[in-house]
Amino acid sequence: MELDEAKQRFIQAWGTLGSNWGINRTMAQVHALLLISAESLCADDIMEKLKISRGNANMNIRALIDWGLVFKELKPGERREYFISEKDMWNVVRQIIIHRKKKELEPVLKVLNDVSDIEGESADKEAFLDVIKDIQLFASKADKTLDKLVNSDANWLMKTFMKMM
Amino acid sequence: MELDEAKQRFIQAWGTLGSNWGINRTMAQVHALLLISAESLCADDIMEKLKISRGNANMNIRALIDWGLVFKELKPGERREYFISEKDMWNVVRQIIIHRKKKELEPVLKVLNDVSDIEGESADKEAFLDVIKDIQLFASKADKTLDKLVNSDANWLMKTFMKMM
DNA sequence: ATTAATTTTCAAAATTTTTTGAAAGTATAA
DNA sequence: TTATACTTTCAAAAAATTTTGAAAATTAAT
Repeated sequence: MELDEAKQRFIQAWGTLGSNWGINRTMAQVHALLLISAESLCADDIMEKLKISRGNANMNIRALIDWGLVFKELKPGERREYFISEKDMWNVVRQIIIHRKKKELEPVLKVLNDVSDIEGESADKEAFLDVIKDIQLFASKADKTLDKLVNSDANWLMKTFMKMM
Repeated sequence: MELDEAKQRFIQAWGTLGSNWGINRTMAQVHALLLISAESLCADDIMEKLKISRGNANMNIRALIDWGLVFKELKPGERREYFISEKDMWNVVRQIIIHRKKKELEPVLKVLNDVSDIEGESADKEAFLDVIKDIQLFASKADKTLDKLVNSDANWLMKTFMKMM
């Protein structure tokens, strides 16, 4: 395979993966493009390489900066902004975990907690609470494990992976 | 909170969680409804409780059966089909992992492998391959860890969680 | 202060995903 | 066989999400 074709394929695959995981396809593609670009790119570069509009490029670049996956690079004497991506894959994974955990896991923990406090006494209530408790057990274990994960270093992660295998 | 309100809140939360994770909101809601129903429900029950159409109910029940999260229950002397959900949360998590891994992780592993085979020699190529290798390392570790996970029992999972914490 | 370069915003358009509901299909009973 | 009860399908409608592009805002240079 040619290098350019390989790059193209990678960008597409990363986009598909992203959209399956609730991350906007274009956002994932911009990320992929920056990951495999030796040089930092400006908005126009990204627009051209991904064939997307200025607004789209701008919005997704900003989202990536929000997620801590992309950084601005100001070139001396240059007016326009250039962008580089976080290259350390462990940091990439970590940032994604932090964001998704906050957006998705934490609200669920809150709901599970809220719905645990029910009035009255009935077999129905007890059965419901049993299910909720069970889910809570999983959810809070996952929550704590992810906390540990994001606060650990790459080495710890790898060791844990190893231990699990 | 009243039991009915709690159930409603739980169903909504489960739906939101699902849709954030690439699982259709209604599918997740049907799942939630069945999880907290003491009795098995028929299509009409589900349509009524979730205020959805017959087609929608049917499709999502079917999908849940596909995912191994819901089972048909045939009542003797009754013509219509009733449905119950997998109640063991560990089995629920396991089935979801199996499905998502197959649908999302495995295709990415294939692409990473495909794009690793590039013609020519250049610094550019080497830089690209470095990034791909790095991602491959993470992806294959995740793949193997998930395999181990789905093939293990609930007890092992809990122990691993414990160890990690 | 004016101009020029660049970034940001956001309403409208395009696209994608989900839902509906009626028709077709299937299975059971009479 | 015919009627009845129920399930499945799928094209069209509705809803949600993403993208566009031009105008507004910002920033820096002259």
